[in-house]
Amino acid sequence: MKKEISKAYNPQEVEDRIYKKWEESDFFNPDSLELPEDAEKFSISMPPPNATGVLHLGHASMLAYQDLMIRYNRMQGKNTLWLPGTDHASIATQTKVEKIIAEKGQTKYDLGREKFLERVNEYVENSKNTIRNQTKKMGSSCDWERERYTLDDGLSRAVREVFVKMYNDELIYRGDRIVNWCPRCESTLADDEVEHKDQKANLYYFKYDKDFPITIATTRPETKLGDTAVAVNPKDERYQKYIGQVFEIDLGNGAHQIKIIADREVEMEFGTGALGVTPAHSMTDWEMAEKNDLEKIKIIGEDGKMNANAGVDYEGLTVLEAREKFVKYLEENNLIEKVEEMDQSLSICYRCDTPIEPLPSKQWFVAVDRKITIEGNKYFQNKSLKEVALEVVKNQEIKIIPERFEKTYFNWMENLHDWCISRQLWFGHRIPVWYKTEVGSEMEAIYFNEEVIFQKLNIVNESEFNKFSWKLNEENKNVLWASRKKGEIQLGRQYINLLKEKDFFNEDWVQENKLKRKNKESEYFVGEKPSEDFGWIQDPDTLDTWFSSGLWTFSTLLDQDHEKYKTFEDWVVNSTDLKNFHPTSVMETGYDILFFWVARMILMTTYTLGEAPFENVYLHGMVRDKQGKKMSKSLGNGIDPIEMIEKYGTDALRLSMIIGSSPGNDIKMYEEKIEGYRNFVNKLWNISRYILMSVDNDKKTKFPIGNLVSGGDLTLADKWILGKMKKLIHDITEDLDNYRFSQAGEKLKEFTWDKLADWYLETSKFEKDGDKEIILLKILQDLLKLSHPFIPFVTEHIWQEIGNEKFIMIEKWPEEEDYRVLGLNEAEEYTVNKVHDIIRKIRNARIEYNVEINRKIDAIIYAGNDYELIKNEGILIKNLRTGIDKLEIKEGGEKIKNATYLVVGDNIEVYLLGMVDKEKEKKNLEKEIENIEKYIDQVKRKLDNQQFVQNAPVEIIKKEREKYQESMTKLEKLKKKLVSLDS
RNA sequence: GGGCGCUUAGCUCAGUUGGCUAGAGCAUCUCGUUUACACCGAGAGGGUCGGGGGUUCGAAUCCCUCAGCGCCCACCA
Repeated sequence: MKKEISKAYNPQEVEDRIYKKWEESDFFNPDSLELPEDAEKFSISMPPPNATGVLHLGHASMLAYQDLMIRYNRMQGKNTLWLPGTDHASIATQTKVEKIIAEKGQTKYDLGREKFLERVNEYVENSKNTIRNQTKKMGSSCDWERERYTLDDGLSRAVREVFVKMYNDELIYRGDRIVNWCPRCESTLADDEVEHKDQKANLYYFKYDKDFPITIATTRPETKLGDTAVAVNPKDERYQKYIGQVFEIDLGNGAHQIKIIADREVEMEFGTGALGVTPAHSMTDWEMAEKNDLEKIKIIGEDGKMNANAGVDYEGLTVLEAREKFVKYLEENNLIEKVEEMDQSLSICYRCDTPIEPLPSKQWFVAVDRKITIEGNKYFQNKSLKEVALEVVKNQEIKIIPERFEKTYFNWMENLHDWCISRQLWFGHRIPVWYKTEVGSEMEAIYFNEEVIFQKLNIVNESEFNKFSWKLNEENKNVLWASRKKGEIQLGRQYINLLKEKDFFNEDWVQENKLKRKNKESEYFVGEKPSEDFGWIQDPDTLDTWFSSGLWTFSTLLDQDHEKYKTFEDWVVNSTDLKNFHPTSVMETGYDILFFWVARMILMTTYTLGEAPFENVYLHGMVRDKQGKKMSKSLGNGIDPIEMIEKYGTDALRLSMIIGSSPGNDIKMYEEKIEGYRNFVNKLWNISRYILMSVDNDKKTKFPIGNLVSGGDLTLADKWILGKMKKLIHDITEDLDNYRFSQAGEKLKEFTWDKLADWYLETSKFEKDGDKEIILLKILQDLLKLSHPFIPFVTEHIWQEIGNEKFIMIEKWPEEEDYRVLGLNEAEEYTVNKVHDIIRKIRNARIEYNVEINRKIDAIIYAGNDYELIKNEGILIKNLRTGIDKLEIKEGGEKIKNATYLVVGDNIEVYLLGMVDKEKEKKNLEKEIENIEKYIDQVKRKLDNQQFVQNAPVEIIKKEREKYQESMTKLEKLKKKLVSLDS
């Protein structure tokens, strides 16, 4: 029975249906695989795409790589888990939603924190859906039952637990330091979230006032309103005499003290060699101020506008307005010496490109240099986070592929400063810190006598007070707090303001009745919400998104039913997935987030669990367009993966990302490439189609290849393809084990197209002896298995067409062992190569002589000392598109006139009868002679070189000698023929 | 200012530890619908492996240097 199958493979009809079947089988979930207890583990945490919008080609390439690894290892019989998920990506997502509501003219403040977060969550749900569907489109065999999201309940608890743990270990602290501030996001940024953009800027040379002796140079004149020093190089003779002096200046905003300090960082060649020090608004200056104990005047506020410290003339102006105004002031007072244009790298926010304003602020930091000892943690024995993170890569506990990125990693890690983790964003993990009092801030507490308050509010007891406050709180989310203790009531500043608005209080009353008690400098509580109802307000800030993604490899594997575990330790110890799958086997991600993410996971995981988050890091490159430009919406050069899938199929898209790319190097993507792999997929489809159409259905069952051995009569071609298959299995396995995905893919393609289709299938059309059908089926099935991790859909589809009941997805990886005794021996190998050479030479000659394939010719071959080997292979030579009618193979004989003469190797002479063109033949012979003479000359020079003969390994010398002999014999033959042509 | 990478056929790229006359795909050209496939088959042309120097019997491969391109890091105000 033969089967009808469509001529061209149509992925659109197949892919979604197959994915659904896979999902229904539940085999993406390792628990369904029914593996032996001792099965080796293989796990990958999918880098969670940001919960903003859609997947792009970069995601597609990451999914292709990871699914390749996952499917390969699953077929190897490993306990294989690929855990998918999404990242809330606080700053990116919040920015996105802010933009959306801005279209309706709204800001987040219009909505309020709660409403705004509802809006964000709605958006995120949507994106998560899109991402999930697109990930499925790529054929990803990840376990959707274990899908996670960084804001899941369990993952959020992990975040709080780790925060508290780090706080208790004094690795997290609150510091008042200069930070990168994005005025648009109204939030801090970590150092590596700041990007730099080259631009032209004006460098202004001026003096603070007429009496000031030193001219300074700056690109940001407006910040000079907050200067407290001028720094010069200690070696600079021009300014030696001033060092240590203090000058009084007035910039029109009140008197300043300016101290002249010396610092080696100052370059004498730049500007005037004198630097105006603005401690509060420049990273460098901050450090100088710290060293020299200078006053730090904050003149720019969090809104990016000048504040009161800048003086009444400037207060409320934007930075740029202030600059203009201040420059005008300088001009009017004749203080400007000159203005130069210069190149400057401007710091901008990596999410919204807004220029960064460095300013001092009270924030939470992770101490990366503090050495600690943790009991039961093999890494942390008087070591810092940084030291451990360096160590695990240095001692190869974590391997980075390609290796050169280790250097980049070390360089970055060595220069890492304390990591600012608090963000003034609404969306994200709220910092698990509760404050009581905070002098001078919105949270400042004011103490009253309980009775006085009760009376004023017309309340009789505590319960009523609670109710009152609760109601007020309901109406005004997150702004109020009050606390009651031993007859005293503390009210937050905002609480009081509200009461004033409602006409319960006025300021005079507050002043009269407040208890004279000092607030503690800053009292706070770190951990889960304190049990007392009043008096504690949670830090309004959220955590850097990388804090939670730093926990990703393990927070996702923790038992999500976390409430049953009282302590974190309990939770960790009793989570089975964590035990089974962590450390993960490979972290596959783009090199662009090596620092953002990979480094952070290493920091956080070694600390929290005392183990590495992963064993290997595989870094892929960025996907670029044909010109090598980054794909982006604004350039309009982006390729939509979904569109490509619809046009060419997922398998083709996957191959186009994997073949031709190497780790750490960018990959150029364009449609023609995908088209090429679509053709390949179709080729495989047609190979299968041919085999299935020519083989009886009942033979399509499983069979042991051992039958072939006992059956015995394999032809040369059979042994040849079986031997190639054996090598293919070996090579692909080795390549995949060593992350050489591109190479493996290329070999697969080469075998399929060049070996199987072009030679063996063609042979099978006329050579019917041997167990052709069984061989074809065996080869096909193993080829499908080897190809499955690369092109899962088409292989699964064909697999089902063959009539296999199990999914190919969970089939066992092919065994080299199956082909153990089936290859060619040396003589046979030699023979096949010779036969192929003869065939190629004849094909070549036919085309050269313009003899179309339909015109049959006759041929006589003098095989010389290869006669015994090739005498029976005439059938191949005749039928493999050589267009030969009668063929004779002899050991040797008379020269034949009126025939086209070819020499194959050094010994085989071929006469083609019925196609003669003396001129052409002469030309060809001459050209061939010229080539071979050149070659002989090269080889001879090598062999004449005494140094070579003395030093080179024997095999190499032997090879060279053989080459020489062969070429000489061949040359002789060709020359003889040429002479006879002339005669 | 540091660090890294790239430069091989017209284009996109392979080329493991130095050792077959440096490979593949696309494009170009020639020929071709003999029981899968025109998303195809058979062939051809095309490269001083960025330049220079060195190590070596031998270099696309290792070292130095120069040039071009790209990326990352850095507080040049």
